[in-house]
Amino acid sequence: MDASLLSIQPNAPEPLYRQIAGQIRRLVAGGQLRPGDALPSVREVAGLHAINPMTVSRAYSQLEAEGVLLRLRGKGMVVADTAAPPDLGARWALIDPALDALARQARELELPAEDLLARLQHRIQEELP
Amino acid sequence: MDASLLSIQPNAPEPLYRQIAGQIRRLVAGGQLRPGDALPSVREVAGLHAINPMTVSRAYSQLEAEGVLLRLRGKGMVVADTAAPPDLGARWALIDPALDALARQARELELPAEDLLARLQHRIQEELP
Amino acid sequence: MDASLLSIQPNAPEPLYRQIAGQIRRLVAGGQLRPGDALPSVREVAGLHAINPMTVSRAYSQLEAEGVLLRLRGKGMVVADTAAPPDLGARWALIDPALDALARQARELELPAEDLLARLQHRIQEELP
Amino acid sequence: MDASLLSIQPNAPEPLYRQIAGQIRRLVAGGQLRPGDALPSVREVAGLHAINPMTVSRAYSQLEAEGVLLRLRGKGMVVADTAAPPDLGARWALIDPALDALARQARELELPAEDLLARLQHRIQEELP
DNA sequence: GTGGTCTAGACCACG
DNA sequence: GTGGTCTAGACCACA
Repeated sequence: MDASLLSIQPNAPEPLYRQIAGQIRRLVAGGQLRPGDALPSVREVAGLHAINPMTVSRAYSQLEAEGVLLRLRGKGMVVADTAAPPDLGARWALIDPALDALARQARELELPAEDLLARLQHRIQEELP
Repeated sequence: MDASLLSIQPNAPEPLYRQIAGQIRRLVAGGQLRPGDALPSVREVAGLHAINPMTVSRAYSQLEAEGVLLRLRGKGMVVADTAAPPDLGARWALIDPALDALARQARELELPAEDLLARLQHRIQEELP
Repeated sequence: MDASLLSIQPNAPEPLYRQIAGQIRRLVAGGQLRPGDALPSVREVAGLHAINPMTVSRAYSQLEAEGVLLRLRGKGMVVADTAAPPDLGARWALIDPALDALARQARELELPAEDLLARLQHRIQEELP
Repeated sequence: MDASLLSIQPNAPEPLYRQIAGQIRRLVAGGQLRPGDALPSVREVAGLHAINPMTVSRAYSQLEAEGVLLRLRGKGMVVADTAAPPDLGARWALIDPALDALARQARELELPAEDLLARLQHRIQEELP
C-alpha cells in the first residue's frame, strides 16, 4: 500500500491518528487491503504528510490491538490474516454513524431528499484529487 | 421550541455542547426555528437530558456569539432577528462536511452508490423515535 | 482508589504503561476495584511516581478500549459497569503466563519444586513495603 | 545440545534473542549444559524455529560476552570452562524476578496461595510437549 | 478540575 | 531498516 493513498486533514475535528486508523480499517473491511499486504512504514507516512511519527504509530498500535494489523518484528506492519474478511454487514455497520448523521442534519436543515441524493451520488463518483 | 426536540447522544464522539449548538444552528438555517422563537431554558435542557447545565450554557453562548441567538434579560434566549435568513447555499454549506465524509467512507468501503443512496433515502424518510 | 497503591518499577523490562494497565486489570478482575470506583487522575499518578502524564494516559486509554475503564467526561476514569465481574477462570488465565514462565525456568535451573513452592508461599504472604 | 530443546515463542512479549539467551543461561546454571558441551549452530537453531539467524547470533554473542559461552573457531560455540559452576544462590537469583512477579500478580488477583501452589506444582511436574 | 492530542527529540529493541 | 517507549511541553476540549 502506498502512503500517499491516505488522506490526512489537519484541520478536521477528528484527531489525526483516528483519521488514519479509520481509513485503514475501512480499506481492510472493503477488501482494498488484503491479509498479508504491507503497510507503509511509520516514518514514510509521517514524512509524506508532515506529521509526527508517533501519531502514525498510535493509529497502527490501535489497529494492532483490534486485530486488524499484525506487527512483523523488524519488518513492519501487515494486514492480519485473522482480520475479518470483507463482510457486507460489517461494512454497512462501519458507515452507519455517518449515514445517520447526514440524514439527521438533512432533516434539520429541511433539505429536500432528492437534491441530497443527487449531490451525494455526484460526490461519490467524482474523481479524486 | 421544546427541549425534548434536541437529540443528545452522550456516547458519541462529538462533544455535547457541539451537538446542541449544531442542531440549533441547522434548525435556524432550515427555518424550523424563526427569529423571535424562544429556546428552552438551560435548566430545562440540562434536566431533561441529564447533562451539566454548563454544557448547555456553553452551546447557547457560542450561538449568541455567532449572532444566531439573542439573550433577552429575564426572558431567556430567543432566535435573533439578525440571524441570517434561511439561505439555500448556506444550508448546503452546513451539510457539506458530512456529505463529503460519507462519500469518502463509501469509497473506502467499496459500497455500491446505489445501495447507499437507497439506504439514505430510507433513513431520511423514516419516522423518528 | 489511591494512586500510591500502584507499584511502578522504572527498571523492569516491562514498559511502564503496561505495568500500570496490567495492575489495574488484575485489581478489577480480582474484585479489589469494583464497577463505579474512581481511578486516580492521570496527573496524580504521574506526579506521585514521577513519570510523564502521557504514560499514565496511555495505560488508561488502553483499558478504556478494552472496556475495563470508562471515561466520564470532565470527571475522570471509573471502573466500567460492563467490566466482567470477577471470574475465577478469567483470573487464572491472567496469571497463567507468569505461572508458566516460572515453571519452565525452575525446570531449566533444576531447582527442586519443594523449595520453590516454599519460597513462593513465603513471598505471597510477606508484608508489602 | 539439540536445537529442538530450545523453546521459542514468537508471539511472547519477551524478545526472541532474550528467550534464547535466558534458556541457555539457565541450563548452564542448572548444570544441564556443562563446560565443553557444544551448542547447536546458529543456522540449525534458526532453521528449526524459522527465525532470523541474526537473532540467534545475537543471543550467542551476548552469552559469549558474559563468559557463559566460548566461540571455538571452526567448531562453533561451546559452554565455557570459565562459566560459573552451578551455584545454588545464583540459580535462585536468576529465578527471583519471575517468582516476585507471580506473587504480586496473585495478590492483585486475590487468588488463594494454596491453589496457586498446587497449580505450580502440577505445572512443574507435567511432561513437556 | 478532568483527559486528549500533537510535537520534537532522544534512546531503545529488534531483525 | 522497522516499530516502541518515554519525556517535556504546549495547547485544546470538556464539565
